[in-house]
Amino acid sequence: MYEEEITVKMGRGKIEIKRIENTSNRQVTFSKRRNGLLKKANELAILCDAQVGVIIFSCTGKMFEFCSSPLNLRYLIDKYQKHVSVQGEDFGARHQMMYEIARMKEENDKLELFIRQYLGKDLTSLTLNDTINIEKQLESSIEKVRNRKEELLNQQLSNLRRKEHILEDQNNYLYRMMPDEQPMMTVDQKPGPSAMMDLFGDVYQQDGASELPAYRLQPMQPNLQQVSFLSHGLQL
Amino acid sequence: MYEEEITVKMGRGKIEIKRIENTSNRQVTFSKRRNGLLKKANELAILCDAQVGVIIFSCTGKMFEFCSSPLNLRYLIDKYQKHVSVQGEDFGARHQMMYEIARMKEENDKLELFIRQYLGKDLTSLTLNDTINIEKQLESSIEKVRNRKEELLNQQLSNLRRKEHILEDQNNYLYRMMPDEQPMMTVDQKPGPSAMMDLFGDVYQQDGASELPAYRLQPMQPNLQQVSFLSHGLQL
DNA sequence: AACTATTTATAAGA
DNA sequence: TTCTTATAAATAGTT
Repeated sequence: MYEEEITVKMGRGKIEIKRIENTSNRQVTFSKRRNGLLKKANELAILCDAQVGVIIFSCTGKMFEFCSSPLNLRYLIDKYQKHVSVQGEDFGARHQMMYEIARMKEENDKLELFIRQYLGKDLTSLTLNDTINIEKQLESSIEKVRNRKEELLNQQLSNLRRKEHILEDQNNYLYRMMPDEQPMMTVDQKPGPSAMMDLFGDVYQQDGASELPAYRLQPMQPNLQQVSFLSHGLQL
Repeated sequence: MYEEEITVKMGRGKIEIKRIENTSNRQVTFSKRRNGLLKKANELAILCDAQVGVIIFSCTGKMFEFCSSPLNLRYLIDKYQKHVSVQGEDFGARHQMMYEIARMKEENDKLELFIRQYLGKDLTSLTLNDTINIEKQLESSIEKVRNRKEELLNQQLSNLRRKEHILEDQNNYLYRMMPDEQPMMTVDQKPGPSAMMDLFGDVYQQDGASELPAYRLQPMQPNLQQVSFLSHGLQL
């Protein structure tokens, strides 16, 4: 009996402070020591009249908390953040954010009003001088926009002209190369677009410009079709 | 000797868990137990692979903290707040704010770009169609602004005409009332402005209109001065 | 969850 | 504050 007891109850020795690998063992220890920690925290708070907060997340994601009564942890955290924020960096961040939002809202409203007035809405609150200034600004704007439009149009026009010349040269060359007895090439039999694209190079830069009129093996005829849709629809 | 030791080394018995009244005693205990708590927290974190944070404020206001490495307490608090916020009430508010700020910044940038383009700046990135649309919008805007300007001008013109008529009538009336032998009234002797204001009523609505030309007791002369500064400076 | 040998924490004293 | 040490409390390993 004595021998049994001595043999059975072996030492419950020290443990090294490092992660417990055995999962169930770890969980048991977690439960025990967690309770111990919270109890100690509570005792410290009561005995020494201190404010103590403890947050614990288990490795499985469960949360446990303690906070000395009558505070709640939220309050203690606020106090902590106030304490550690050197330059309003964290606690003040909230205020800063609110300020930032208010500032942007104001800025936004200003911009929107500006736009509305420059679009010709909300004019009733304006004085005569205001309307005159806006008119001047609009005149200047429209001039600049028209200049830019002209620029773009000229660019596209010159692109078209280059394209036209290249096509004409090509047509002439192909026409001359063709034996007289062969029939005309039809649209279905034209070479793939990639081969032709290489000839044009950077001509294909404007969005509408990729829509080429079907080319034909005909020598030297002014391309009336191109000229007409340039002067009408501005579809390029 | 034996007796002394026994007598001297009295029991280091239990203590009740309640506030320690003796101040120095309390401080010593605080120091000891605080270290104990932090040590326990650290052990729990390591042994059980948990995330542990501890915040302690002594009753004198000193702060102590512990957080299991490699986290910092700030992060753990964020995690805590995320965990306890039921309906984004605290942590979510922060995110919402950040989102709001980002959204407004974007909105602001858009508005600013819009304005710049409608003022004729930053046009290089625009396509031909863009410029055409902006031109149309500007034409429409300028028309509206011109209409409004016209409206204001007409309003001020008619106000001036009413004012002119009232002044003429008044002058005529006063002229007729005046005994022939009395000298002309000088500017210094004119009645106070409030009395005159009443006669004009709502004529005094435009900002520049409160600047009346000095009136004189002269019958029926077209007020050339007013007409000239209307057609020139638009100063009303 | 309960037990208990052992380790650890700590109250009181110096 | 720190050290010491008797004692209380926590807990590791076991049932």
